[in-house]
Amino acid sequence: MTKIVIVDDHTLFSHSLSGLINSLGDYEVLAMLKNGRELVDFYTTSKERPDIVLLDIRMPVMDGIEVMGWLKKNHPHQKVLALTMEHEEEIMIQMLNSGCRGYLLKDIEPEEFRDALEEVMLSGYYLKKELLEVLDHSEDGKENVLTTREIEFLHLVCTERTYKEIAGEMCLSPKTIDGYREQLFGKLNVKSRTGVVLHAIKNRIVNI
Amino acid sequence: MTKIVIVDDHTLFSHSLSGLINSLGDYEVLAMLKNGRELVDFYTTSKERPDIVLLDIRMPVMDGIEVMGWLKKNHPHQKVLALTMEHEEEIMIQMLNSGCRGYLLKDIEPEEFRDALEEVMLSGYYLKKELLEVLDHSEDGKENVLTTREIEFLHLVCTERTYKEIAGEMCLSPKTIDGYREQLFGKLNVKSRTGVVLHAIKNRIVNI
DNA sequence: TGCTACAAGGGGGTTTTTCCCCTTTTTTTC
DNA sequence: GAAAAAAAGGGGAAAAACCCCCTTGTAGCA
Repeated sequence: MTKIVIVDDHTLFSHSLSGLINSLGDYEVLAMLKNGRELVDFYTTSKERPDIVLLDIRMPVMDGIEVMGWLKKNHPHQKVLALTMEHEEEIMIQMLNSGCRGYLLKDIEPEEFRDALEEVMLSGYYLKKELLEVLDHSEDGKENVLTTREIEFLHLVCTERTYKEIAGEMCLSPKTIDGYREQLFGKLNVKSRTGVVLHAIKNRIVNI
Repeated sequence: MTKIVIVDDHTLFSHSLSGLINSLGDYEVLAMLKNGRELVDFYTTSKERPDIVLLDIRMPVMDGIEVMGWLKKNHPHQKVLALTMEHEEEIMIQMLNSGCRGYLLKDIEPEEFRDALEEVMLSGYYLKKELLEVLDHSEDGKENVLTTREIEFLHLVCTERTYKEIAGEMCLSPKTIDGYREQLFGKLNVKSRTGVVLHAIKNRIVNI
């Protein structure tokens, strides 16, 4: 019997999914938890250990990224499948790099879901080729790490300030700011200030 | 036997929920559809009529708001329960105004879900008092409630599209779009497109 | 029957953003 | 100590965004 723990703040979803999992046979749901904090509590209070953790990424309190960080330190061999609404490359890469064994979108068919569970138990991983491509891709673009000054600039970009105002705030000339802007567009692979804002929020570089 | 149709693009969720509903007894799921378009198709091709439609709001192709508009015209007595991820006042008000019978968050407990189904069948409505308060509240602050079209526009503003491209997408002239922009700036009390994006995300009018 | 709201479109501007290509100065690294 | 890279600044132009004030038609409702 493969033991599963579901971590998702959408109770109706986790209860429903739990029903589906139990009906598959061979699988049983040990617990349904609402956030990362509860998962940490589960590890400390319960002696039971799940074979697979199904982990939502966007959660209040302690989100998927934070959970993976904690697991990497404390239970590095725990098999985890990320379960998420949308395809978000950067976050996916972060999750996989911190030991997540696969990445499922909530719009998959139940058959594929079952395959994923089986695959993870057998081979330890469930990564479709599209994901692997993305992962490769992330290797060469690894240089795109933002500098301190760029992150400072990025935060100001995510406000209603104009670039001229940002220049004043950072004590630089507007032309220098224009250079930062171009640099940032390239690194984040966006085409407009709106794109920068979306990227920054999506990837939690800035919090609003 | 109460007949239910689920409209949600997250297949894994609708299949799971379907299992839960069928296990309640007294309820059966007629169909699971991925978007509003499929619901319209269902009405035209099938002779069966659901007692309740469980309707996700955020969907590709034809979203909950559009579906409610269509239903109001074509099947005004159809009982609909909106089913959504997050608490979004503006959208909630719109949905209720176009005849939606209740509003459920996906993080409710299965018990509450069942209550909602029963309540809708009995009294025709399922509105918790928090919702009614919000609805009252919407009366005085009515000045800056966004229209359907504005919300549609807002979603496109929160992308890398230029206004010209948005105009194309909405089949309007760039000048009309400029009007929407001004209108929106006023309602949201912001001074730039960046401000709009931040407001929209902060208030969960758009999710990224 | 008139009032109001909304959708759609427009004129004619200013300011900001974006783009490409370039120089100088400092800091790092080999 | 030289080469490379990063930080800072810039010119000039095109595109996009922003602003204010205005018209028309249409649907809803009071």
